[in-house]
Amino acid sequence: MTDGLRPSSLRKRSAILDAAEQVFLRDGYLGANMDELTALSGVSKQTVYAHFGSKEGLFVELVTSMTRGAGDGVHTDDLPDPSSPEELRSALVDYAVRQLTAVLTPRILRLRRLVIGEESRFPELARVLWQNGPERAVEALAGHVARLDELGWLVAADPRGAATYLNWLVMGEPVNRAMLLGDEDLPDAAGARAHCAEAVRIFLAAYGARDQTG
Amino acid sequence: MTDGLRPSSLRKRSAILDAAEQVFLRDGYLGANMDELTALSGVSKQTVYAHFGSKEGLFVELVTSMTRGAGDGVHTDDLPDPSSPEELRSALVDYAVRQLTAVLTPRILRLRRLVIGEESRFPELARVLWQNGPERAVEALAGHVARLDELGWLVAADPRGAATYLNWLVMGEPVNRAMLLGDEDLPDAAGARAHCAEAVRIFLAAYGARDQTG
DNA sequence: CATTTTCTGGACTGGCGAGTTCTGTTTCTT
DNA sequence: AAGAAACAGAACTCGCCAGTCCAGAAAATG
Repeated sequence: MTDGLRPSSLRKRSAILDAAEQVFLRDGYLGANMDELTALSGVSKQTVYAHFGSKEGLFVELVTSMTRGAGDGVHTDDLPDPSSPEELRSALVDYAVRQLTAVLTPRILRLRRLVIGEESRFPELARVLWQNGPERAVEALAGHVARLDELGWLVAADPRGAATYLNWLVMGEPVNRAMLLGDEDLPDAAGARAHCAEAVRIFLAAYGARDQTG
Repeated sequence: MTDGLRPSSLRKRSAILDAAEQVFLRDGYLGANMDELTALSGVSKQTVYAHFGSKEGLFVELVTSMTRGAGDGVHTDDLPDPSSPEELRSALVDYAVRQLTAVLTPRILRLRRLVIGEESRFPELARVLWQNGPERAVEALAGHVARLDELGWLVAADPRGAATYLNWLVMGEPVNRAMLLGDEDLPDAAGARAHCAEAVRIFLAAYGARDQTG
């Protein structure tokens, strides 16, 4: 999709996407002004329309690329096999903290608000965000849960279900709070870790193997 | 705020709010068309502006009244004192099902999407929704948790924290899924109950009194 | 009944903004 | 260097829409 183009075109293309990110995330889809966006990109209006066709086309392209980009890198996150209950616990906490920290970013939170607000106008974009976000995260975590179940560290007949509950134990409160209270009072590192530690404690109380959790 | 007015005025006022609900929930704040809204309310445009001053005024009034209305009635929900672990469990499941069912309503979900999408334009509205929604629900639940702790059914040094985790165990997946996947594939009654049952099982594994949960 | 207030219906204003067009100018390609 | 493609810049079109205005009807009030 980005091959076979002149390098200057590619540079312009990404300048446009940068400007689009700023404007759309700030003002929403309908609120965004193409003239301002154009000025901000340092490129002419004609060029914007030559590249993306329309406001809608640019919006779709921006959101899908941000969505894809945000998922990559985070979900290759690994979880080392533990050799003690304490190692299991702290590995899960580390994992949870990484996931939570990745999501609790102003950029990502604003993207999420934007897509939720436009769910009825752009249902496919919302679906893509769901799949590349929560679903992908749960899938990756389910893989780890299944492995830990086989190794005898966890008792989880339904690894996907267990992963889902752990995911929302961790994400539920902070993400939904941020959706409504803004990006200003996000938890600091210590707060996030304490939250994840308690989430993992709850998860292990329900799914930890009895003979190891004491 | 609604006193001292002629009864016909009150009727018109609520006709306007009804139309506003339809239009704003469908098209969003910027997408809503005041002419269509007016036609739908069966009232003249001047009357709309006489009552609410502006599009923004009408929007704020609508959202605050919907938010307040949705909270009332649900959060007076009681939770009977149990006389056995099984009673405790099933009382919590019933409670969770009621809460979840109340939130998983197209009307309420659309309101939530709308307010999240407008968080940067109307931060106060988002704050009010947070307070009348999750915060109020957690507060009410925390009261029950504290009582159950005193009665020896639960071990929860921090009832509010425990209530928060239970709340998002129940709400996390379904609500956030609905935010992004729309109102079409909401869980049926059986699915919601099964989900709540597992959420409560997890909660009790972590916070249930040892000598009673076996 | 007379008066005052509220309402209707529809025309009107003014501004905004997506997308187009046009005339050059730059920048790759060969 | 010559031709082709992409680009700048700025004016321009055209539809949409929040909010106003006005003449007359309807309803409440005393």
